[in-house]
Amino acid sequence: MDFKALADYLFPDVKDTPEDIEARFPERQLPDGAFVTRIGPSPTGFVHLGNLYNAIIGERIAHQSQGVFYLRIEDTDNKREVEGAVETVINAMDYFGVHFDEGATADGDNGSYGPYRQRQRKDIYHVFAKLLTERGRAYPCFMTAEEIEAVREQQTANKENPGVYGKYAKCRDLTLDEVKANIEAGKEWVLRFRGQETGETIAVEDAIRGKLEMPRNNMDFVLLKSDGIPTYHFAHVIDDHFMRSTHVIRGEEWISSLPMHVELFNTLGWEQPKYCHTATLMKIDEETGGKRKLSKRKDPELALSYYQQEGISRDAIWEFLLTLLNSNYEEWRIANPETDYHEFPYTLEKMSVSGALVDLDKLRDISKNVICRMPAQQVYDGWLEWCSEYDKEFADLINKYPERTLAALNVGRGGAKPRRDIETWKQACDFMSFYYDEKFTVSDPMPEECDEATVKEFFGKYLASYDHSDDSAAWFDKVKAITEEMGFAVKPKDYKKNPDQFKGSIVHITNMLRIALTGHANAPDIWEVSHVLGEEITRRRLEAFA
RNA sequence: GGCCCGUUGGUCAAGAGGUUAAGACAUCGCCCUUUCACGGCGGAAUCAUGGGUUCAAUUCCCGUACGGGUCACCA
Repeated sequence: MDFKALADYLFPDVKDTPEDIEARFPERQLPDGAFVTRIGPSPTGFVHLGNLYNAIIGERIAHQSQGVFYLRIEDTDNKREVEGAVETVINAMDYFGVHFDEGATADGDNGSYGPYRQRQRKDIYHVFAKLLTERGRAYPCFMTAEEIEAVREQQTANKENPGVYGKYAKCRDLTLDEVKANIEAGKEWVLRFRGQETGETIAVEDAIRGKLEMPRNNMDFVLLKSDGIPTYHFAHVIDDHFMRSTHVIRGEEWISSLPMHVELFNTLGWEQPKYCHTATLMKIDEETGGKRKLSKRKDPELALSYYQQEGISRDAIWEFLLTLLNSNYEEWRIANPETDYHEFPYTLEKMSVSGALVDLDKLRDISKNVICRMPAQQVYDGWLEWCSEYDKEFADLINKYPERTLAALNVGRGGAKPRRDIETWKQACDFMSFYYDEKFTVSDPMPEECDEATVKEFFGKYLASYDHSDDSAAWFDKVKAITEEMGFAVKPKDYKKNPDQFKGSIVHITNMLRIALTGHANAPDIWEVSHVLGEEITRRRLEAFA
């Protein structure tokens, strides 16, 4: 077989030589030890947590080492492509604060190692498809899906490994004339790699998992699909070589195709990047109680858009992912409460290899801590930004009462022990609703110690003595006086000791006030709230009970 | 089924051949407190399993179980 003639026949349009391509994408000039990483999402319109998880790793190790982090769109599957999906990816990454140094942008490319969309790199792939064909390491295959299926059935029946390899690769040894005849007859073909059955094993040093050992590839896997577009395997090897990636960060589902990638790097004579295979994100299945992979269909929390809709701030999701990624992150955060998380020294060695469970409770807790550390203005901005997108009605309220909102956000903020009332932007709309008459409702019942007559009596007395200009201490003295007058215990302990001697305690009195004023049993300090609301609203709300 | 990866409390997890097996979330109790929070203190709770190696194994080795991945012209 004249492989050169075959290659020329199959790839008549290829003009560039491998050397031309090498020259086009020179080694990057970067400081020693700089990492070049990337994410390579496929544009399906669905961006999931795992994409962010891997993106954060790549972003961190690249930027910590003065390296490069880029975005490559892996659009080799035209069947799955969704309109506008590239923008979806870019927007989601941007929302969560992941910034690329180069790569695909909404309307083109940024950087000199492109194109960054695989479909646009066809000519590059074909140079190496031709090269492999010339060397006899790749050949055209005309097997139909039905033929391959039949082979698989036979193999399964014989308890052999399924696949196209060895004697099952029936197009391996076609003559040039046979190939020509098939193509002229209009038969579709793919380009397959010619695998070798050697019985050897390969070993790869994974930067996260350590040594991975597995059998050497013996499969005649597909390099180019019938439309001339490469499969992931071929594209990965070419792209990460020419985009000069130093580290390939991807999910552990790729471990089993490692032998193919190693084989390609070796036959092309290229140095392998370091592989970093990350653990799959898991969750507890509510029905079975078992641990399982997050699923696109059943688990809304897999989609990044879920976190956007829930109003999880970008800092919270970062801190959450960072705690999953590097177990020492939490300790670092406790030791450095004010430091930006970008300062955290991230390491691949600290990565967990087993599948982490996505714990939404933990996320909420982290989110609370993140928000309670922010100055009021930052909370205001973040919340308003979210509302503008997801709760327009609330955004209008914030814009209508900017000063009151800011004052409200300041209640209990700052100091060594700030309040942690706000979990997410969405939850903030709930929690803060009582500051706006438009949203105010009384949802919690009055304490059971206070019957209707008591409630009426209390609010009557309270309003009679109410002076909005009282300071906090003067205000509370009046509350105490009324409490005593009504036969309630001023000290909760007294009531606890002798419940028979009192109608209740000051706890119940202040609860009444809080509920009348805010509608909830759980709300910040009464005096502060009433001063944010102002005298008119305060009186009006209390009068409703007098 | 073949190949591969994994398994420390409910969850995230640190950890080393000999430890009272860290810490965080959740949970429970107590304390502080005018309320709501915050905070403080404390409790309960973990090395999947069998066999080796060893004076000693949760830690090293082998098997088993369980979970996960993969075996496409999908990535």
